[in-house]
Amino acid sequence: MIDSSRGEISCNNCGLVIEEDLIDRGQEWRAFNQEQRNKRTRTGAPMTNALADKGLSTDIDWKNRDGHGNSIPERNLPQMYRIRKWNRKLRVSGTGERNLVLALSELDRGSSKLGIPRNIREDAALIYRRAAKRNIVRGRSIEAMVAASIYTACRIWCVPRTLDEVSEITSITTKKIGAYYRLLVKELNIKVKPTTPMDFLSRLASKLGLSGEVEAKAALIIQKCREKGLITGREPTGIAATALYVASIFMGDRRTQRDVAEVSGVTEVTIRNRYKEFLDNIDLNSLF
DNA sequence: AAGACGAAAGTGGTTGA
DNA sequence: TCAACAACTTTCGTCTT
Repeated sequence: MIDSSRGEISCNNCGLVIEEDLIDRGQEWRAFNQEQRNKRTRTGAPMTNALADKGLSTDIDWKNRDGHGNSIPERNLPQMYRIRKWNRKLRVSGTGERNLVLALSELDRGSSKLGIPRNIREDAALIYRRAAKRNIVRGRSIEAMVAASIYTACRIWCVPRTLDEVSEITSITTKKIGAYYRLLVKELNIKVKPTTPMDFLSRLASKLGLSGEVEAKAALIIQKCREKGLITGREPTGIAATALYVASIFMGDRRTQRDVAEVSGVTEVTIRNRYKEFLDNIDLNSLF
């Protein structure tokens, strides 16, 4: 049912379903990070690996000898020159490029843990790249900037993760992610719509194992809230959570306040307050 | 025993002078 | 820049199922 963003949301749900798998791969990926990183530099895997194994002297030395110490035939010398040139070039673009690769691997790891679909991941990477190009990253933590990029991309696609969620898997404070997010939006002229309760509904419903019918009823409740002006100033997650809570009761598949609070990242008290407001302003019975 | 309720005090972010 | 303010959280005692 939902709306035009339905495609993304269900995609998002897919992400949740395969999340476990993605997490595992993420970790394994990380374990082989060094190797992966080298492969990613696109210089041809065997060569870079060899260089990395040799340690820090990255230059190919000036003696025209091959790996066995034999001298290299005359006619291959021009080739050697080209190889040296590329090798040097690689080093020059080194730090910046290496940071980027590091950032992108972080981004991949974080996205996996959050179950973020590929298209949004791509966007996050793009945002980070643009930020890097604009010299916004310099002097700030790469990891934090990556976190902010992920958060921003999710916001753009209207499938937001909360600051808390992003913070949890990156161990960057919500404050910092928020600050960098604002910075990104400003510096890169990104336009984001404010989050709505509907943005969170689908994800919360699936986390709670609630049916599509319950979710649909919750959507109705949210709709009523909007009409009555109960949305503004409230935390969107709180509204979505309470709508699901109420719907779950009415549909006979009850969830406790605690459960709902747990997955939505708001407290039971807040859910109670929303609930009370609903009762005061909405004729809930007419919806069921 | 578990869930729901609500009071009271504290926190962080927004707003308006 | 600072104080007031609303929303939200934490904590805790009490009531309900």
